[in-house]
Amino acid sequence: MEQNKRIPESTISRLNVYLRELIALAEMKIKRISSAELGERTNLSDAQIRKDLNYFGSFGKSGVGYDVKELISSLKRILGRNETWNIAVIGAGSLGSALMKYPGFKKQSLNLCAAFDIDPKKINKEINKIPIYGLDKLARVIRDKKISICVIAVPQTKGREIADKVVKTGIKCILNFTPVSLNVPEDVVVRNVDLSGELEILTYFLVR
Amino acid sequence: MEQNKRIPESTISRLNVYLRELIALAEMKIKRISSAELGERTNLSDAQIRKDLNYFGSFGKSGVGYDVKELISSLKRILGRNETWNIAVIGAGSLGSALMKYPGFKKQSLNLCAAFDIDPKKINKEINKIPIYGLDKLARVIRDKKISICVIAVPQTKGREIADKVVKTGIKCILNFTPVSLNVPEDVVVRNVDLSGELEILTYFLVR
DNA sequence: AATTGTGAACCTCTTCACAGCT
DNA sequence: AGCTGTGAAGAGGTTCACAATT
Repeated sequence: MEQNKRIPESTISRLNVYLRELIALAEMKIKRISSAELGERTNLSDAQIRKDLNYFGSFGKSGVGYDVKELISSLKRILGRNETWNIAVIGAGSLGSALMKYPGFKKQSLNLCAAFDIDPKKINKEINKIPIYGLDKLARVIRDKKISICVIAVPQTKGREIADKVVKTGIKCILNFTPVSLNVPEDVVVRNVDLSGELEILTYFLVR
Repeated sequence: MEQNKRIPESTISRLNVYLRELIALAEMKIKRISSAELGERTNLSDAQIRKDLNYFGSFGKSGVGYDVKELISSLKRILGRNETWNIAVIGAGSLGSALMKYPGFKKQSLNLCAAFDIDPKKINKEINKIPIYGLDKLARVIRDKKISICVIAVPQTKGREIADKVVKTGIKCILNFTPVSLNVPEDVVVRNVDLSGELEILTYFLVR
């Protein structure tokens, strides 16, 4: 294996895709799978799958393939999916409250359990049973509720300011829904989702 | 310029970032900008910006920089942002209805104007003034309303089936919110947004 | 016989660095 | 003097192809 090499972030997102597919296979009582079959199901190449897994070790058997249950448990370990992580959303506007209702954000290992806003009309209310706190309570709630991921869903203009506040609390993982690029220290991981950007890009292809 | 070369999709999303920033600069009455300054504001390198623009032509003046208004109008033309494109959302569940309320999806050149669902309780209702149609009306509404982009926000299990239906209507641009990879003909452009995937990936960094 | 693990080749995108333009 | 446009170098990720393994 090549654990010492730098692992591409795209490998990590694919590992997540593999895990999802393997769980579906396990539910269908399928016990073994080859990289070629898994590739077929995920629209990825067999070599890609083997390379990705190989960053973390050898999980398959030559001539046989991968044991579905074993690979699920390895991937869960690699991806940190054996524990439950608490998540907070900053901004309870249209996007923030949608995320609070989104079932994809309530999973075994993901627990969206707090929201923050500056609007007094929203503070101390709940959305989908998730309490909304004033932004001034950020540091305290993050500490008390042991939150490890913050989702930033505030208006574009407040993005950087909020990111600074979040970083100051010691949070190391941010999912940023504002279209601005955040400046964070090296040890903080940011993933960006630019929803209107994704739509806007499509218009490029429409004029071609 | 190098228009003949294949243009990376990442270049297109950056052009969109430049456009956004330039519009902000124009609002601040700034007339000229260099690639270095624009790079500072967008967290990108000056060389990257010049390379990206160079795929489409020469827009700057040596020793001077770029004229903000001129570059805005060039980028709008390149990105197809001079016309208004009609958009439909398929799936009016928690995610779909959030997108209907999301202000980022109502812009000068983007007009989200129809939604589809199979639930009779939702059909013929409206969300944020956007009418919800039965899925059986898909082809007709897409034709009548001149829709050119479809946003797929249905449950994972229905993703591929819906994508096939959408492709059959002649749509060439899809924004896919399901976590499954869609199989579409070569001339159809798909962009994928895997919301829970983005969160799930972050847990990887938490155990490191 | 089938399928993995993996070095090497390949391809794509980014950064460098500087000639040339204003 | 300053900044662009761009060929060349570099970095990073993917695919190829095959020896090794069960």
